[in-house]
Amino acid sequence: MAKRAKKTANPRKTPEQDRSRATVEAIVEAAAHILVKYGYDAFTTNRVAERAGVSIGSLYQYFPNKDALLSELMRRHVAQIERGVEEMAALARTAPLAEVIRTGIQENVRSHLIDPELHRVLSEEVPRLGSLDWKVAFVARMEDRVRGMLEARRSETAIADTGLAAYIVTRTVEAVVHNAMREQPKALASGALADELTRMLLGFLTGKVSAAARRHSAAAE
Amino acid sequence: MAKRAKKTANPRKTPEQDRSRATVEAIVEAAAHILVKYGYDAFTTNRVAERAGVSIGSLYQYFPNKDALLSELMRRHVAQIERGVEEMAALARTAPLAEVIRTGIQENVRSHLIDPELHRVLSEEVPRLGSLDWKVAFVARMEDRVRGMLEARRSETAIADTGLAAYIVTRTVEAVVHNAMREQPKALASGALADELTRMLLGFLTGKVSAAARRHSAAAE
DNA sequence: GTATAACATGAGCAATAGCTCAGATTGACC
DNA sequence: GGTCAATCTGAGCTATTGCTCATGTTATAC
Repeated sequence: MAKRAKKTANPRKTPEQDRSRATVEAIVEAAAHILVKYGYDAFTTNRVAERAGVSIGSLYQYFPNKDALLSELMRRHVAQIERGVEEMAALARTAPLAEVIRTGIQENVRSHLIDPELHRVLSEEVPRLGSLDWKVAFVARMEDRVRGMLEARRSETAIADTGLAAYIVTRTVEAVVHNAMREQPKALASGALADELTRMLLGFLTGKVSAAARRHSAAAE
Repeated sequence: MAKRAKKTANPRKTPEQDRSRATVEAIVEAAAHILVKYGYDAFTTNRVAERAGVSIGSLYQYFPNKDALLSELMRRHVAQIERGVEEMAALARTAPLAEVIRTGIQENVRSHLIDPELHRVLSEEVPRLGSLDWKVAFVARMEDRVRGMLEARRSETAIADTGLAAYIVTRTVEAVVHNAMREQPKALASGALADELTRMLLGFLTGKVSAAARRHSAAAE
């Protein structure tokens, strides 16, 4: 490994002609391809450039260092995820709590399905860039939203510490769904996992047990 | 980075004299120290040897490669964790469900307190060794125990799919506690987080809302 | 005291990775 | 068709790291 350049590098040239824009696209696509198919160990700038059909020099004309390329990948991935979140936020104001929870979980599932393997590599294999990696920041924003919702719905819920409850709910959804992608693909696909999760969280937040969430399981006794 | 040796390496010499046993200890301690204090990037065999006050050649006399040294660190850490789990398993057969859940959570907290920083580095920074890393294996064993308990307590619970419920419960506890170590140290230390988690899981498993878990919160309305 | 095995040493090899730079090529505009 | 900037090229520099091996030192057995 050569010396790692300073973390916050000066931005490089911005592409102006179509030719160079195509180069940048090729590099980003190649980067994703290498990460997904061969993992972070194989993710070297030389290899990315080769796969992109571009010289290593070109890569460094648009990305000041390796981390900048990774950041761009993350930025694009997060942008795709965020798109769907806004719609959900609107729903959250009117719909019944059970539905809000259900939708939140489905939204989380959807975000894992955009590019599952890239998502996994970015959050598990890639070393943390700085102290705030992209996922931490994203989950923190979700936590804020959830807390706001809980506060707006105080009458429906049985929660004293909304901050703590929001924390537990967001980490739970994220962790269970994220791991289930690999470990419980069937329960995820069938909706059984989302059903159970919804039931758990609804009970937690309302202090009541509801049958509303049982959209799926025909099992029960 | 030099070529990475084959993954499963032939075992090296086992120390026979006190002198060499001390060498091995010094190496392992130095390894943990470097990992905890400077992170995985600084974890090079040369640096570990230097910190241990031992030549690089000695290190390779007892550890066939870098991964073997990491494995030994993990092995020791897991051994410390496992010790407390057995006691809990005994309790799980007789105690009320609420208490079993509470104890399980506390046990998980304890496992994160043995060497918090080492725990974090081993599970977040260190690249996965093989497809089964130590923590996945550990959590999988916990999942088995929980499922067994749920099946033995069918009368107390309202769970159709014990496998799915055990899955959700174990990932939830592990993820929430693990993240809370950094993100919610106060709520963890006060017990408030454990209270809320217990309430959530108990409600989930029994289908009833219990006040039993409210050992801590004097807040509630 | 000597032979043998256990143990320790550290210079340096081989591989590899991030990144630079001097120069070639291409395109836009007149 | 000439000019200048944008773009592209890739050999190779610099640095680092995992690990070996020839050689030296210490303990044990007799």
